[in-house]
Amino acid sequence: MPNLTKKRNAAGKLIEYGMVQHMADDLAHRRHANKGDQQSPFQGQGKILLALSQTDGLSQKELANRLNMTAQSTAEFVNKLVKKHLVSKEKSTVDRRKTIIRLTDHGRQTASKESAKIPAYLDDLTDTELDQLIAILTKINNSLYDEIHTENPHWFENFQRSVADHLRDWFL
Amino acid sequence: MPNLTKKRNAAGKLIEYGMVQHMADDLAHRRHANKGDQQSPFQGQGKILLALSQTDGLSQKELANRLNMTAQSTAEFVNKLVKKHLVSKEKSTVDRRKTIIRLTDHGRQTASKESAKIPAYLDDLTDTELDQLIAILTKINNSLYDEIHTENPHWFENFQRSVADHLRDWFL
DNA sequence: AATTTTAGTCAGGGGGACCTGATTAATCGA
DNA sequence: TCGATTAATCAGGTCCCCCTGACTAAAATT
Repeated sequence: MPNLTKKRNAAGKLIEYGMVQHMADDLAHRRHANKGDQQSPFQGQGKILLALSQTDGLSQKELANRLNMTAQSTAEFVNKLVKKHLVSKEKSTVDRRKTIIRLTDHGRQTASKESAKIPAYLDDLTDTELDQLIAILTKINNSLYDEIHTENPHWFENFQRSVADHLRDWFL
Repeated sequence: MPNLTKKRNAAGKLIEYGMVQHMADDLAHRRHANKGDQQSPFQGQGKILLALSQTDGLSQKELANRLNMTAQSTAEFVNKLVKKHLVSKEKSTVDRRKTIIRLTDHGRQTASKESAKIPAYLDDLTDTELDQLIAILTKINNSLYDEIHTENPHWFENFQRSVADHLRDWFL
């Protein structure tokens, strides 16, 4: 059991990180008042983009399942993405009830740009620090995965399958 | 300039961290279907709570300034917090135009509970790792602060004054 | 062929973060 | 004193995430 003071300290830094991150985003967001993009890849439309960039051509139902959303929510986000020309809908020929969702080229670009960018602040770290950071985050992430897994195995599986693995493809 | 592969790797872990964090929150959120709380301390209502927990008894105008929001947005969030009994409004006696916002006991509790909790996953780290993590996050946060500072000094000052310092009070 | 299940859609709702514009009430300054 | 500034409010709007209920069209089942 590690030293309490250190833990408090680390917890504070972590919160501060979240805070200052959010602020930097906010700033970027207002700075060039972008066209509508720039939002969390972990919910809503972003989530769908992320899932599709691993497995393209899913049906809405499958998306809904993997992302633990209702079919209606999924439909809503998909439609918004269609309007932004990031994905396309087409009726399945094998089962005409199904609608297949595919990333457009633009969508694919957007999705990978989103996740593949390396924050500038990593340039300020030494190789040693990067190694340490990677090791630590791996531990932390695994703890969190465990937590999710014990509380809701179903979510965990879907999530792991459709998104987490994805990151490895990109970054490792 | 650090090794590119390491940077990519670290960036991936960081994204993964955000993702799995978000998911864990989501889970907690749905698990006991709480009364309305549980949202980001970095925007809207949470932001106000945070600011007040450092400096209680600010006027709406002051809040709006520090948090870089319009007076109207501030009023909206304050009113929502009042409905939740987390803050109280009272007319200033010295300047009857002003409304002084104060945390209620419940609000104070909520705010500190929010930030003072130490994530369980830190227990899985060794003392050495905690030290490393703290050092690394300090560097990262400072980089981000610099970024914000050069892009918008005004925001930076307000933010630093009303929130960032706060964390030190709690955690160090 | 008749029934049930499945994939999606429409309609509508709740809550959240923000914002602009117009208006009121107090206080300040010339 | 009287007009200007200041703190707040009301009204209304945009966009986001996400859900329930009701309904259609296309399978699958019996």
